[in-house]
Amino acid sequence: MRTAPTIMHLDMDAFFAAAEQASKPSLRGKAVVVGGLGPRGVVATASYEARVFGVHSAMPMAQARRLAPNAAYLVPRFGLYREISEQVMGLLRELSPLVEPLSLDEAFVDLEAGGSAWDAASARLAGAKLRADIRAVTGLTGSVGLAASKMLAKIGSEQAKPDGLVLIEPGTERALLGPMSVRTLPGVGPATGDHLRRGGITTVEEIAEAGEDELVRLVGKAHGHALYAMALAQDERPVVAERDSKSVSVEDTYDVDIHDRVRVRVEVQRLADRCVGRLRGTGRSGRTVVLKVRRYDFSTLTRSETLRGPTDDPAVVREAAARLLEAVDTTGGVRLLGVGVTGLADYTQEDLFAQAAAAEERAGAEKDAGSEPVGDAPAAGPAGAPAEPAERRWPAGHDVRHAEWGHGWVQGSGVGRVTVRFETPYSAPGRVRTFRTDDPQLEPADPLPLVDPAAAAEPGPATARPADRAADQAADQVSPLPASRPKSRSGGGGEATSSP
DNA sequence: TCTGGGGTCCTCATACCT
DNA sequence: TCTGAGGTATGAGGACCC
Repeated sequence: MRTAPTIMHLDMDAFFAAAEQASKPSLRGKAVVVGGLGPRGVVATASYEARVFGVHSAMPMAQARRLAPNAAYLVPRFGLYREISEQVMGLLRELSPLVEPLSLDEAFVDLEAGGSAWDAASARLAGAKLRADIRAVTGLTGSVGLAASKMLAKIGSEQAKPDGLVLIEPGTERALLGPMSVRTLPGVGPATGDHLRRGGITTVEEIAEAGEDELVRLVGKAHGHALYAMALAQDERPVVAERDSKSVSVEDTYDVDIHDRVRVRVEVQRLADRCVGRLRGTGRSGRTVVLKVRRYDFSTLTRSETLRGPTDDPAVVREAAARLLEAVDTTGGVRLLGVGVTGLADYTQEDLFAQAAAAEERAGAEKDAGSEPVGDAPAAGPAGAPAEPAERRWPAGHDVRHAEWGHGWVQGSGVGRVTVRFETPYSAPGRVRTFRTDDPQLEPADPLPLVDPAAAAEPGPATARPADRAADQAADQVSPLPASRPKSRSGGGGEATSSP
């Protein structure tokens, strides 16, 4: 275990919602909920203003709407989030080559390995500067945890939220963890939490007191050992850059359960194609094809088949998925279908024997099955499908450009109308106008950068790096506590050191 | 109230081989 | 030849994470 708090965990605050607020001036300070807007959607992120109403991630969207009927409801724009994420990861890589992204909005950084920190003071300085840089470059806020291990750095950033920094001094870990709920520890979810509670264990301290054997008895071998070590604040996991993914999958939940077996087959073929598209995008191939079916009653089953060798051939994956589907009873209806590939390899070695066998099977299948079209269905949907509804063509929150009114975003659409608010990240809150969904002057547009490039380049030479200005601010902020706290939420803001 | 999408890891059962 | 032990691959399911 290292002795200095030089592992950093960065967590962007309410990332998707904050990005939308930065991009849409009229939503700043308002309740914003990002997630699936269909009848079976769930909340991906809620802004802090929406959380006041009890809205939180993974909540069914219908419930969120009841709790916060006046919030803005938007579909996620992963393209925008990815761009912002890359900017943030770029800033992290300036601190160290050892950056381990966990998702678009979270990462670990080994500051010591990058030479950017070696003790508590330098780590705190690096954290403060990073937070200032993130704000300057993206206009968003992130929370930073600093500790001697990954687990504690993550707990630190959680405590720091929103918009803060917490450094956990080595030596204080066990006293800090002791009274916390077992649910604080990574890997303890509802099920494990329940197991532990039934064993009379609700706090981290009680895990440590129970002993390793008792834990293994309660939650199994691997989990028990890991949990016991974490309760003692022992976590030697290194920060690992560049993890290879181990599987690729796509899945769709349907607004209405599918009962028609033919339609189920068509959907599985489509998912297989999409899956292979993604697989090829990563330049890899896979050996095991997995079919996932969630039935009308939410029971989920998976079926898998391992091929002779890795493939990225859409026909091979389609056929494997179709074979797997034949073994699944879908009477009663399915609400979700998914196709995935695991056992990924970097090479696309198509086993000649397997290929020949597949071709043979294909020939046989075509003779038997007759008319079923295997070719690509038109992207717009199956033949005879109704025209796309307006909500799909003009998704809530997406950017648009109007020939006359300029840049804006879709506030809502339906019954042949689309409502647009005309504003940009750098403008004042804008006006709202409504158009026909087929208005030729209206077209989809790319998101604009959240920080005005013109304004950012303004002072000094064109190459002036926001980081430099941020560094000055950071130096002011480092100690003692910052003079002012942005945002309204109390608790957790600013910078702090845990001291039991 | 009614539960997304994309992943990782672990456990258990079974089959097969030595 | 039969039986059992142990290793490895495979398949299914569940818990967890963001």
